[in-house]
Amino acid sequence: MDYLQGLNPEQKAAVLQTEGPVMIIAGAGSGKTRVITYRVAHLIQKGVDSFNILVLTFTNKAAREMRERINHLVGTEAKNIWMGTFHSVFAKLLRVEADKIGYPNNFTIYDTDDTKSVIRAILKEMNLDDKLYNQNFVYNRISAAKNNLISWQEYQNNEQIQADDFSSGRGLLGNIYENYVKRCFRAGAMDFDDLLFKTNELLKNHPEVLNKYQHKFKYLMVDEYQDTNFSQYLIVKRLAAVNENLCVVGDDAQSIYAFRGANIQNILNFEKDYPDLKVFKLEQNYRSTQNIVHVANSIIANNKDQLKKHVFSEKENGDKIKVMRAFSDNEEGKLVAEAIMFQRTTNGLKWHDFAILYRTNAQSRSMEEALRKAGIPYKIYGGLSFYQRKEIKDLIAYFRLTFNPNDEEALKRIINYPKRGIGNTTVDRIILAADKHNLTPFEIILQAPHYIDKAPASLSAFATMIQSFQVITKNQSAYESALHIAQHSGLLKDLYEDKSVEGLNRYENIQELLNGIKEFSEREDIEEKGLDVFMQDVALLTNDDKDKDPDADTVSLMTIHSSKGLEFPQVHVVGLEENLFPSQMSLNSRTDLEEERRLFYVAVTRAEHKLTISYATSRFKFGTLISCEPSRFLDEIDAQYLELDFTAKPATANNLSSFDDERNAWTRKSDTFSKPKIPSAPPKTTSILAKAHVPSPGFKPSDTSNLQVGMEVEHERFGFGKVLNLEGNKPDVKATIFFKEIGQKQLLLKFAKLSILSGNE
DNA sequence: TAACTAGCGGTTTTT
DNA sequence: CCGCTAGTTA
Repeated sequence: MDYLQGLNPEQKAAVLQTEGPVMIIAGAGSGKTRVITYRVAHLIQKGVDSFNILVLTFTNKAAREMRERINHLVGTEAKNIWMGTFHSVFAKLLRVEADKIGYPNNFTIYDTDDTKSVIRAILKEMNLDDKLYNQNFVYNRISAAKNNLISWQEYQNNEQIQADDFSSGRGLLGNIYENYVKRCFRAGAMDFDDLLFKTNELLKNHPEVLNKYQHKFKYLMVDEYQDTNFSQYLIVKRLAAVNENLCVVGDDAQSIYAFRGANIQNILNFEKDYPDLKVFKLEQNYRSTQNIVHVANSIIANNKDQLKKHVFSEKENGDKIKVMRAFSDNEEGKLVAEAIMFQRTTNGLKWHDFAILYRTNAQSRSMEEALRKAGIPYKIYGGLSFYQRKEIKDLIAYFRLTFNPNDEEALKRIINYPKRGIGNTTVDRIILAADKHNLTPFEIILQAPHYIDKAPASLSAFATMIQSFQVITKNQSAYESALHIAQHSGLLKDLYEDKSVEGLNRYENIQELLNGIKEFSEREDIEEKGLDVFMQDVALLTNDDKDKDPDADTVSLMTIHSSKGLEFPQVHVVGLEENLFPSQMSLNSRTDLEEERRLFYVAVTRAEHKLTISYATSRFKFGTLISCEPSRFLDEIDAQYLELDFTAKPATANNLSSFDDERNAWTRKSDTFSKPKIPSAPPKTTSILAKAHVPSPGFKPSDTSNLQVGMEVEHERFGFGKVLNLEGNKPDVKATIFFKEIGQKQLLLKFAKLSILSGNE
């Protein structure tokens, strides 16, 4: 029982209360993960079979980390725990039970792109105005319906919903919903929301299945309960109904996913569902300095909807929270980069002690640029994940189609990639015939000459190819199958022939995917290692599941949403401006605004020792400069904890980085501040000038194998420049070089003729 | 059918 | 500003 030693009394009580309904309200930095992992360890220690434990998390990363920590505590005892995201756990369950709800066990999981593509196709077929029936609007509407467990039939029969839709001129939404559901069903596909919706359907309509899992999952724990939606809530409630050994953990102050259907009421009303529950409040923050906690508290105090709690810290007061003002987004980046440089050298920190958090992904650009110019290594989290890259999705679409030929989105994606002479008209005819004969598109293709006029011969060749893949995957390992498909589909060749930097990158990404599959083939801890097994979870994998080098010493850049659960010694929260943070979309309702405020709370509470907040008074948006007001959130912070730093000077002419923006700023929007005098800009040099560069006498390309960031180089055409960044492996190292005459360029070292002029200082 | 271009809309967050 | 789509042309 020595593992209980390190817990405070409240944490310990929460760990020991293993029976009955339990709610743990865990303030930011209060050791929540610790309590969950110890609680699971404690259950196992008490003799509970890990086979009977279910732990639901919100991200794959959280699940993985938790599993590691539990393994650390109790070793292999924990191996049978079902632990993962709602989506992955119930996808796994549905794979077993799918036939009961009429789905094939090898159903495809449609990601958001697939989903939207289906919607686009339906809108087009129904000939609807795509302004009125905006793709995203329709998607959100359907998603919201599913998350509230409203089927398309109920949607169409609900008077309130119908009245709403009609009054907004969108009376056909119910029909779109119906078509969408039927189309997915025909394709043997479920979208993200279906994984939960269908689980509910299964548990509701099949008592024997419900009973089976109720008795399997004797102990349930749900992390980040404040972020669950109605659909998730009901699954948990159903599963826990027999034993009621349900422990939910969360923090209402950190609920930031209402926009995708999360219902904060689930945690606020938990008491009503389980009147005899035990509540534990973890209020001591072990992460942050007192100043940071004070600031966080003063922010959240502005919200009306919240559970009462008093988060406090017993650490040192720490620095006040610095607020920096910049004149443009680019300058904000520069200030942040300088601050990081300064802090690192002054306090002997590592790059990975710093994080830059922003509201929207678009803000990363100005930060990146500034860091690159300053020579600061960084890593962006989120954004496009590995599995969302075009080339990866292309290859995976081949896999998908192989295992589920009815997968229409996969089919459409690759039927003419690489080019094989099956154009859009042919595809449209196939879909039309499929609708008409009530068959799947692939079934039409198999009998193409029978169903459509002028069916190109390439159609049957395509079908034969997919069928040959089906044979291969039955008999060969995941890796051999994947390689075979990559080669024989022509995809590998197509990418190989593209010699551009991007093309090379794509080729490498495919190699990387194949390597990943190879590793999977060679794993010893699982029995089923076919490509089909590998494929099952791919749609659910995201960004952080493919982190190549998690230990690299780099500054972290990410959205505030993806920073949840993380902590850093020093944190910069940037872009504190009206219409950006809080987002413009949130200004219409109190609840939306409160969610933004909770988001700010999350951002602030990521910091351990030092927190810096910044805003810009002008910023680029869609290519044009707009002026910005400081965020209302800044006014809400108790000023005694703040230290204002408005020393930043507008950029001057010799500061190339923000020069152009500043110039535009003064000519377009001139009222906001006193204008500094800026000499007129020199004409911007272009690549035409670059060709005019005459190499120095005796110019000779150097061996670049030891090229380092920071070195000065000469290129025979681009002139003199400085190396800003190096990425990629051995023969394909890509260098980012800032050339004095033409600006930044990316070059492949094995092709570029560079002469090294100076080393690193 | 493929390749090119003009024009448009998007930036809130993720499983 | 960028990337995507639809529409045009070869």
